Amino acid sequence: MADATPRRRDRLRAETSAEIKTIALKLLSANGADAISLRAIAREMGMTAGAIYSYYANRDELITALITDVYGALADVMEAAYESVPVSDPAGRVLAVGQAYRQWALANPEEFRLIYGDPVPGYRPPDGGAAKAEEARACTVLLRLVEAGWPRAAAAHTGGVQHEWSDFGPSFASRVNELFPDLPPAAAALSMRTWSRMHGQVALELYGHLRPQLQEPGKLYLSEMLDLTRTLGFSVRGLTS
Amino acid sequence: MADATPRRRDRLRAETSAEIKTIALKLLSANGADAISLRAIAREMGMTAGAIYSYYANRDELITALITDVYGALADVMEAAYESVPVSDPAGRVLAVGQAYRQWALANPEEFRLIYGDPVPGYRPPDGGAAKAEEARACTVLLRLVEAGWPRAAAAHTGGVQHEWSDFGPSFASRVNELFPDLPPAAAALSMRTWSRMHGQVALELYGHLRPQLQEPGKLYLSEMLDLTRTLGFSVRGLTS
DNA sequence: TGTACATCAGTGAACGCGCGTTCACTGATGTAC
DNA sequence: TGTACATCAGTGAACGCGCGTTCACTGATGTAC
Repeated sequence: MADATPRRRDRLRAETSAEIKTIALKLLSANGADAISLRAIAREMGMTAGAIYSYYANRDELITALITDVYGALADVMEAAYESVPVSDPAGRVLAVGQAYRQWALANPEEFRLIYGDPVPGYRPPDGGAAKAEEARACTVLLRLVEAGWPRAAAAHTGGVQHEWSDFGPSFASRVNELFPDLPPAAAALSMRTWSRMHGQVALELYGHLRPQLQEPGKLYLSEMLDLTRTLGFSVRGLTS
Repeated sequence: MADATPRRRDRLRAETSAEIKTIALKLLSANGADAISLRAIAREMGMTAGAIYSYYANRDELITALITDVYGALADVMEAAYESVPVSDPAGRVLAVGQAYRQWALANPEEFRLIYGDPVPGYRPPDGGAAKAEEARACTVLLRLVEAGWPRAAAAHTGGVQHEWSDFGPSFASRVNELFPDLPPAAAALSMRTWSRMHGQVALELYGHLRPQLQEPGKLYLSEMLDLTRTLGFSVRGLTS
């Protein structure tokens, strides 16, 4: 165990590094993205602002870590929702993923804003984003939803617009081809439209554009998701309550 | 003309007041909402920051004026798009309004963010919002789109969810009843879903979540709008190019 | 038309604020013999 | 087990920044007689 002891300091280091992120997320939830300042985090931790530079080179690096974590949390939630419904009920999977997207956003509004709203003032994201990998996981869930109903969905919805692989970014196109060799470009497009339909209503609700006029956004969202399910080629049996 | 001369100072005053807003919007477009600071505006105008207090009581009052203007500009664009297509082509009207929404957002990204993105840091909107009236105009355009195809749209899309007038805010419900006495609550709900479908994809595109993966967001948007047109009860003839 | 007064847009200096970042330092923790 | 040295997390003071807002003032524009 000659190397067990030297790791104590490393462990403390990792814990503090994690605590910085935790506190940053707490400040984010409580007071919005502007509240994520090195000074505020240090204050909350009973430290000096300068001490944080032992863990993150600067503010942007910390924010990058936060964004990556948040993308990961959302992807986890979507994957879990997908898995929670049996293969035999593909329409139920669509509804489950849709509800998961909204529920996560409502439960974590500031996290949602962090990744889908205005960028943090002054923040410059790095070139090689680890967040991209997390985003890809969420994207894959959507592609699975489309895949399950594909031959049927295609028939009803190709009206007019022809999608080609060249409409997509090369790396995205090749990933789809690898994971879903049978899906044509139109299916990839449909997966993005699926995302945008979930996103549109959630974004409007979260930013307060539905509320005064609409008392029950959840009801509206459900009817949108039911319609989406039809678009994806499934006949909806009934409500999941 | 005893009262013509005294108005000169009033006119200059109104002009300066308007120039402040113009410069603020220019700074907004150029550098984002954070760039809207009284000091920056004054700098740009060759004035002192304190001078602005002759025109606006404080920063929040100026921002409120900007937001109202921006809502108004978007409503203008949507109304114009609606009017530009003859009554005989209701599906074309849907597409025109949809395209107008996206084109305006792409041409004025910071304005879009101002009203649909994160609130300006520290800004507290006033209680009686003049912006509400502008927002209502945009909303009315959407209701007109729904109205045109209503009896047909209703048949295909009531699957499961029952909408009641009590699901809506009282002032919204009564306004809809007044302007569109024949429309049921389900139609009001559909108008909001129409908005959210336009909004979802535009928001994702504008915040950079489609771009690397998708080369041609306009194509995806068009296919979404064509599908939306079907949802609204119209059979799509062909592409408007 | 000319003079005395009132209005009020704009000045410039000052206030206190919180921020990111740097840097010489202290002192506890861990290492080598 | 005990001592001498190295590491390195955290301190605290300082830097320069831009911000919103206040305030006593100046000086041009407009008004009343």
